[in-house]
Amino acid sequence: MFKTVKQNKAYQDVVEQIQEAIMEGALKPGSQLPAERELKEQFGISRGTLREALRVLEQKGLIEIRTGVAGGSIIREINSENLSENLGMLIRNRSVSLHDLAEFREGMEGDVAALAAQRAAKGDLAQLVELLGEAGGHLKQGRKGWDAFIRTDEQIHLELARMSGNQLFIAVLTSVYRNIHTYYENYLPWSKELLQENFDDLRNIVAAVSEHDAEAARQMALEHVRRFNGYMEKKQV
Amino acid sequence: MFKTVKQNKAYQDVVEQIQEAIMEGALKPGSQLPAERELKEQFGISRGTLREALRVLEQKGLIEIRTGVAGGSIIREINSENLSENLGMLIRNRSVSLHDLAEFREGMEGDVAALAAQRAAKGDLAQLVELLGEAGGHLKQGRKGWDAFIRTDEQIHLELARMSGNQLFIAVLTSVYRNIHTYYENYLPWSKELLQENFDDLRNIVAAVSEHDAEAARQMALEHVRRFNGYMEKKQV
DNA sequence: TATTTGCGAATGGTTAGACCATTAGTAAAA
DNA sequence: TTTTACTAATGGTCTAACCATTCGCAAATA
Repeated sequence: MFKTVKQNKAYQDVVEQIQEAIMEGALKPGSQLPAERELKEQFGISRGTLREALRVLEQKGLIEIRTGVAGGSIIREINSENLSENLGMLIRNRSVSLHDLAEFREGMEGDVAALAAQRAAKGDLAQLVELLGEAGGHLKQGRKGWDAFIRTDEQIHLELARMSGNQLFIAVLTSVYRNIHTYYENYLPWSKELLQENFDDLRNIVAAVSEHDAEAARQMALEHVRRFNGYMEKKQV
Repeated sequence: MFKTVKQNKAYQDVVEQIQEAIMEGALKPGSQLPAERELKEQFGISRGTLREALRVLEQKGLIEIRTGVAGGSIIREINSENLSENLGMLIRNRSVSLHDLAEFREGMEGDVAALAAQRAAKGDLAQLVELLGEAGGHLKQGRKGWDAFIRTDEQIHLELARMSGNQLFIAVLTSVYRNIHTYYENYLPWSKELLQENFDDLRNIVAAVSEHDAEAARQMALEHVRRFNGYMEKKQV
């Protein structure tokens, strides 16, 4: 009938108060909290307890702590870094398998490509074409350009996400890319043919996006990811 | 030419060491760290600094700290709670809009339904049918059953995610659902007709899944989410 | 005058030692 | 056998001091 009374620790109380102030906009990004020795007075706690609270807020990505005079706790812009870190832990922990990750990407990349095709502006397309050119350049350098090629490949995918205009797709896909490298390095059977095929895929996707053909872009992206994943899973066995 | 030397704080060093031990499996979920007063000796730091490190690990969801004799820091199973919290902050902060969230759901739910249809086992289907029955029951209770209906609706969606067998879909969709309520409450034009329509959708999705018709399930789920979002966005304006 | 050097002060980082609060187990009392 | 009370171990908090880093200003220097 009754719920257990939640016995808040002092530091938790501080965390909640500051977090709430940030969420409600009372504390704006860029602004600064008072110095620890003053804050502890305002909260009526010891410095150690206050610091535990600040550490939690820092880990949450809500504040950044700088040393030195004029240092202190600065309110940060809310971002998706933590999302990446958490996703990374899930992946490293093998709660999320390569297969899971691959399957997830298939759906996401298709959606993203379709949205990008619908919404592409001229500037976006120019950026895509430039990245495509870069990727082609890396490919011509032979083996020593492979790493750079893969990085540019990723940039193209992220640019598509950016073009989708959806912050959630951007955040989640960014997280996926930050964490997929483990698998590239271990499971991808690197070869000139594979990268060339990859490059052709990218060209096709960009072409479909340029023509605002959402369904073609979706299909291209999906097949691209699916084939790529197929190679990795084959090597894994 | 050179990179700035990273001057690790003492507590960061402790965090990294313990986190690494957990990730590598040297510390297993359920096992316990030594007491603070002993740990501080092992690391050669003061108790305050150690506690800052433990607070960070706690916030990361890696350990749980219990008081009392036989208490201490217990290694936790890695889960997606933090993912939810981060997503929640992004949403509350309006970095992620209702529209973003809706668009994201459309793609995800379609994929999930398709996967569930492919992989549904008999036990899964029985569970789905039972949940469907529950939902129908709530609906018959009239207005006072609406809340319960929405909760069951969610359970059905999450059950589909579970059936997909993909941990990533499960984690991300769970996070989405934990945070979408804000919008339901504010933007959904509650009515008997809407909930009935919703219920019919669910029945269709479950039917498609039962027949292992992946594409039908995908289409049903997509349209279901899209219509639902349409209602919310209409009211929002 | 312009530049470099060095110092002072404010801020976070760390330490030490003490005491309070919570809890599991055990011994004593009923 | 059950209840009660105590004990000890553990995390939670406090105080007070000192160390480390950084910015700005003043003095020394070119």
